[in-house]
Amino acid sequence: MSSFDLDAFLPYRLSVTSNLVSRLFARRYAEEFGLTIAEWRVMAVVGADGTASAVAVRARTGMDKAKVSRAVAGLLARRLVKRVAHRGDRRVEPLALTPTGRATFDAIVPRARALEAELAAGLPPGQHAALEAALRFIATRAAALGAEPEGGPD
Amino acid sequence: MSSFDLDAFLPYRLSVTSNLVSRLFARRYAEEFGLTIAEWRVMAVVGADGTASAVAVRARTGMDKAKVSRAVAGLLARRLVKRVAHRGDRRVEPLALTPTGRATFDAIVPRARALEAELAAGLPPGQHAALEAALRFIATRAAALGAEPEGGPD
DNA sequence: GCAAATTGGTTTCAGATGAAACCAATGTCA
DNA sequence: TGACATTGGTTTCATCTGAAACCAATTTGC
Repeated sequence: MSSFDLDAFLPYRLSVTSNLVSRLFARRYAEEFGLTIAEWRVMAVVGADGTASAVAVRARTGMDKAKVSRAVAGLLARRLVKRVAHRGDRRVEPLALTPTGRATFDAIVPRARALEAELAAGLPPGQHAALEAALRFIATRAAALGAEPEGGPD
Repeated sequence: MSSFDLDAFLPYRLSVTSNLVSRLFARRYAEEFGLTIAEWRVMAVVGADGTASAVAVRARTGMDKAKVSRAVAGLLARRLVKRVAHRGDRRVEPLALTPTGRATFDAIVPRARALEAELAAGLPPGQHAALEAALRFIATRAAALGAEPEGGPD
């Protein structure tokens, strides 16, 4: 009867917490802005970088090709994002926020930050940063141990 | 151009890390034991508690009804788990590990622990515990803020 | 005692997902 | 230059997922 406490098992805790948080944000994004998480992530990268191709989005978010492609399609359809030509290489189709997209982005950012703050409210001071550092560490470690990001090597 | 650093955004970090880790473990469980994560979780609860109904599994893991049901079906088919009668209430069908199931469970536990240790290796001493505490805290907070667990209220 | 509500669990159905196939534009290197 | 490999991106297909419908056994309220 080798006992085992699932509750204290890191992968499990991670997954439960992540799912709960994802759900929470997914609902907010959907209700307030009509965006899926994937769409919001694309906007976040494009918004932050000013312009970004699907490859860039993929690199930064770890989302797989198909997912990015579908999210972009959704954003294009709602004109939150537009394609800009890439002189020189006609394969890449960089994206940029449209004015509407920029406005939406500017509206989301503070809401997202506020919800994040609510989540972390009550965490002892240094803990928030420590948590992020630990997560980053674990992620690096997991990648090193062979977990390929979504979509894999390609 | 309200800048926004997705990389330092908690929900995002959480999701990326969790996905990476899940993938890593999913592959291990699949390769070494032919189990999905959902199946392993059911076994973990049943193995830990000795006997557990689907409701118990659901309560402990946050998995939704359908997912539990499907995982259980898989385990039953491979005879890693069996149903035991619940005298008194014929709706509930508690589960228990079969001898094979127990053997498998006993084989997985140390492997899972070892992989977890590898993941956390290098984290400054107190950090592992701190990470789990922080995750637990955030999860509680997210639930309070309205994220229903998978499957929702029912 | 019995209709209505609840609970444990399975199944159905529509939508999401990832792997792999695919297409077009570039690079490579002989 | 011209095969061949690579790269950016979309689409297809089989699978997975969750919400809701469903079924059976219980419990509740009257």
